[in-house]
Amino acid sequence: MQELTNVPLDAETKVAERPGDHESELRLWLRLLTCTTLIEGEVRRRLRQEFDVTLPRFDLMAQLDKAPGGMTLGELSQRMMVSNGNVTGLSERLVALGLLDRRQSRSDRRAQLVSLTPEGRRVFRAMARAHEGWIAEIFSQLSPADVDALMRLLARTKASARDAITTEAPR
Amino acid sequence: MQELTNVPLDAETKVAERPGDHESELRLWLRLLTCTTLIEGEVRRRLRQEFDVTLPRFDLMAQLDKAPGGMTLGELSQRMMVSNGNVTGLSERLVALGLLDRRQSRSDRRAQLVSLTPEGRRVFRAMARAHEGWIAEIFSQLSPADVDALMRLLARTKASARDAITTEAPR
DNA sequence: CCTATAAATTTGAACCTTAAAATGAATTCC
DNA sequence: GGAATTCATTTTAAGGTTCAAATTTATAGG
Repeated sequence: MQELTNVPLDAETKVAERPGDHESELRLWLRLLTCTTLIEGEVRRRLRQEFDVTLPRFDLMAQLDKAPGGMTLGELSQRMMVSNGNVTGLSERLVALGLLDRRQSRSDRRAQLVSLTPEGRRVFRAMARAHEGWIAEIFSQLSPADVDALMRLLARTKASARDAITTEAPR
Repeated sequence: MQELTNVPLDAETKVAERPGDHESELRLWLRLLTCTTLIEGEVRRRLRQEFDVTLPRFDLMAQLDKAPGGMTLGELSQRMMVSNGNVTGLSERLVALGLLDRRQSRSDRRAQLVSLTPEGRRVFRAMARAHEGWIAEIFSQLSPADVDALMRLLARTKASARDAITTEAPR
C-alpha cells in the first residue's frame, strides 16, 4: 500500500477514456450504492437489535435454508460472493452456536458439507419472517409497476456488469 | 450472540405481516444487493490491482476531493455512511502515507479537519479517471434511457427507505 | 503406479467495520 | 460561573473481509 506515486498510464483505454463523459453512469453507480448501503445498514441494525445476529450470519443461513441437503463451503462462498476464508470463519461460529451442522462430504473428502440444524432452521425462519416485513416496509413507497421496472432494469444491469467483469478481467 | 431460542413474537406488525406476500420486494432487494456486490467487488479488485489501494481509502479520498477546504471527521463519517471509529482509522493510515493532512479545527478544538495533500489529490485524480472508465464499462449495456429510468426509480427507492428508517426506528 | 496438476479448504497477516464506552471540549441553563 | 448536557472524536473488543500461501485430497497422463 505505497508507491502510489507513479501512476500507471497504461490503463487500458477500454471505453474511450479521453472524451470521458461518463458522468451519468458514475452518478447512477453512486445512487445504487447509496440505496444499498442505506438498506443494508437498516437490516443489519434490526437483525442485531431484534435477534442479536449479524447480517453475514443471516445471509449464510439464508443460503442454507434454500438447500435442505446442505452445501459445500465452496458453493456457499460462491453464492454469497465472498471469499473462502470468510465462509470458513462464519461457519465455525455458527456451528459453535449450534445453528449449523458440519460434516465431511462422503464422496469428496476435501469438501465440507454444512447445513442448518433443526434449531438453526427454526431460528432462521423466524428471522426471515421479520426480515421480509422490514424489506416490504422499506420499499413500501414503490408501486408494483415500479418494482417491476426496477427488476427488469437491474437484470439488465447485472448482465452488463457480469459481461464487463468476465470479458475484461482475466482473473 | 446467544439465546436466539426464544423468538420475540412481539415484532411490530408494521406492514401486515400476516398475509405476508412481500416476495416481489424481497426479490427486488436481493437483486439490488447482487448488482451492488458484483460491481463493488470488481471496483475493489481493480483498485487493488492497478493502484494498490483499498476501496474504503478511495471512497474517503473521493469525499475529500469534493471539499477543497477539508472536512471534519464527523462530516466524513456521515457522508460515507460509516461509523466514527472507522474514519479515525482510515484517516490515520492515509495520513501515514502522506495522502492526507490533518489539523485541529481552529474554531472547535474537538474537531479534526482532514484534507487531501497535493500528492493525495494528484493520486486521487488519476484513480478517479480510471474508476470512471470502469464504471462506464460496467454499465455499458444500459441505454441512456435505462440509466435515466434507473436514476428515477432509485431516487424513489432512496426516499422510501429513508422514510421507513427515520419513521420506524427511533434511534 | 507415479507424478503433475487441479480443486476444496484452511491459515495468517492486514485491514475494515461496528457498537459501546471513554475522553475531552463546547454549550446551555439556571 | 458551575453543573449538566451535548458533541466530536478515540478507544476497545469482537467480528467480518480479503488476499495469498499452505495443506490436503482428487484426477489425469504416461
